[in-house]
Amino acid sequence: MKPTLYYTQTSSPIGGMTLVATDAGLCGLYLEGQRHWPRNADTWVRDDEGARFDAVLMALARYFMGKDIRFSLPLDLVTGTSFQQKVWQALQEIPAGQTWTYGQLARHVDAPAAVRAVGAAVGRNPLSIIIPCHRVIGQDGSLTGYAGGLDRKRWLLAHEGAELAISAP
Amino acid sequence: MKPTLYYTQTSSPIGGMTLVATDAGLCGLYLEGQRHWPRNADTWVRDDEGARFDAVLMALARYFMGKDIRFSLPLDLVTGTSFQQKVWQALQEIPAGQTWTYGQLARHVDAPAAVRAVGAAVGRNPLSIIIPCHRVIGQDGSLTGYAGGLDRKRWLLAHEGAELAISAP
DNA sequence: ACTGCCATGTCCGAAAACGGCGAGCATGAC
DNA sequence: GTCATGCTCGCCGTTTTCGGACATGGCAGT
Repeated sequence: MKPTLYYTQTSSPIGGMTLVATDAGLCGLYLEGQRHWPRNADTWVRDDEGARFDAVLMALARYFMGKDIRFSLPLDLVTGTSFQQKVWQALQEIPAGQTWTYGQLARHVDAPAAVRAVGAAVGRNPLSIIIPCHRVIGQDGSLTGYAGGLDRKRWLLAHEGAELAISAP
Repeated sequence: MKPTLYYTQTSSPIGGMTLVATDAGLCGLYLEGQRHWPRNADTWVRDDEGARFDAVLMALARYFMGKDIRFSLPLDLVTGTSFQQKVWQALQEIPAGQTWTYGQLARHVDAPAAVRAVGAAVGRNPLSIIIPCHRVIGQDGSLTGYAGGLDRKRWLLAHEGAELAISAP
């Protein structure tokens, strides 16, 4: 049997979010109303009381206060193909305040031609904010897309102090 | 993670067979050369030494000696859709020495029209002999099919003393 | 500049194919 | 008549296949 998944909910400047974790670490952070919500969410077990999510909630609070923009938490990626995992790993190398293009990211995972595939993989990132998929933008500087909506992507980048060539669509 | 699957091999009057089990019970018995062999057989762990398969091997020996035609073993069906599981459950209600038709079986699982689907499910039975899928024959008495080959089906039915309207094709 | 085309991994839904059947019907030998 | 045989067709859960759609970017042609 698969490991049990626990979840809790919290709010933030960019709306409600749901946190999901195994006994080994965090495995999901989904924004309210975002795309690609997992199908098996109905099998998650609510856990608001335990200390399971304390560190994550603390880190998020600091992040939104602008005090600590870097995350250092035990993660447990339980989903994703090997390709997706590779992309998600690479995402975590992007420093706060910076942005990469989808092309850069593709080259970084040794699949320079698989730009679109990379885009799709980025979109399936299960750990919004913590795995900073919002730091990937188009070659021409446009934000192109975000599972949680472009407004949130813009908010997050601005919050991290990134300079955006194009700030409004 | 899924439970580990252990296996061992043995021989019998109808040829070699492979036994598969979890820690909870037997989950597979495949005849040499039969159809629908599982794809993930390469992940099984060989276990010839432990006592894991003792009861099964004993029961099979008695079965082939004609001493005890009924099985009472801990099973652990780890595969199959709900429909297939229902069919496999129903199969175990057929007494030795008797036969049902596919139509009877279909009615017994409350799907009187799903005769072909029942046939397909019977064919996917992971526990040959122990779940007596060989006791299901066509409406007209013909043997129709068997994953292990019709010869074996005929042999098993004869061994159990079933009267066959049509004994040879 | 603007347009169109193509590459790439994955997911998702739709559609089709595929069976360990069985009933109904036509046919033909007695 | 009666019965065996052989076709056709509908049945339905599962598996397989297929076609798009994607959070893009480089290159070729106009």
